[in-house]
Amino acid sequence: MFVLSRVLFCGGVMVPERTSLTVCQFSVVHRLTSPRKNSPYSSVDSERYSSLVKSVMSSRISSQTPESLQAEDDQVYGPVVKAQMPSRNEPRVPKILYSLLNSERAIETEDPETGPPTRIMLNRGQGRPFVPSVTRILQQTLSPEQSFYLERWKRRMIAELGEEGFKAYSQNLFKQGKDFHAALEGILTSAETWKSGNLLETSEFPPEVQGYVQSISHVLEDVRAVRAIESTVQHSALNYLGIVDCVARYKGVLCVIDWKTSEKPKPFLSNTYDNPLQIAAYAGALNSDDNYKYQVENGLIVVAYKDGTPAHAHQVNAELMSEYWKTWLLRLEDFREPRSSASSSPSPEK
DNA sequence: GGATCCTTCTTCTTCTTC
Repeated sequence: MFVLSRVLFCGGVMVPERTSLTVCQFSVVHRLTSPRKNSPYSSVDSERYSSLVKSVMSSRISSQTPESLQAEDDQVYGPVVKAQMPSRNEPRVPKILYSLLNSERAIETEDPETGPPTRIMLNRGQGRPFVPSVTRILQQTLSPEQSFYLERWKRRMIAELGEEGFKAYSQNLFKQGKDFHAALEGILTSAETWKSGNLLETSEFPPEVQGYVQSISHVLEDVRAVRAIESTVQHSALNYLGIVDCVARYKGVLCVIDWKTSEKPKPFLSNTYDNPLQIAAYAGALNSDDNYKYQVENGLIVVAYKDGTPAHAHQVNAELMSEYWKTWLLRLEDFREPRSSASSSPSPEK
């Protein structure tokens, strides 16, 4: 590559390295795919130039040495500044690797005949010890990068909409999410309305959620055996709680399901930020909670769109779930013992 | 009745060219 750049330069053509690489690759491919007879050298009078070729090829000492090339580089580009390599720390491991699964519970392959979905209301009565929630823990343990981008986004939005405008915008986003969840509760509770054969009649829903319901209709076709809806789960040992959106079978697999609304498309799981951690946290809590007799090791994040565009359904299989569970345990550790690194977050632009 | 809780969302470089 290095030499090629020079050759191109010496030929009087300044070509950026990346471009010259492409040229190089192209020429190699071209040479390999083209018949030899088309070689531009085939018409060269080799007899005439044989002495020149011999003299070049027989030269024992190249005019260019690594040292001369280095000196030339230093003159043209300046001294090499080596980038600071990121420190290769060992990946963090939770201090206590608490299990996601409950060894006393079997993984069900078939569903027992059950009544309506479980729905355990949150009960934070007076005198009960405070138990932090999944949302609170995730919010308070955001990485410096996450905090930075969120804060920057907020500043930009306020600059555009004003304080009051931004407040109204945020409230509207929350309202859409809440309305969508309310509609889903109705759909999932009255199972007959969406079981196979019965198409969802979106016009039955309030206009503001019709698009979202349309968006998830293809996902609902694969949802069966709803076991829990908007139900509180609390981890018996790790002492945190949350409210799980839904537990049901998706394509035959028992899952913790999280329904989301989004303005932006989220075609990849990585677009959902901490959502996978959220469902891992719920799954672990449910698996240890005595109010539930089964356990879940898979998850599903469904991102619905207001304009009715088909929702993205991101499956989190058991293997992925156990990875997210470990990360969740780290966030839980950070929540209980905040680390000083969080204070080193860069400040957003003004 | 009022206060609080959980959840509802929000982030990922940026520009040019075709």
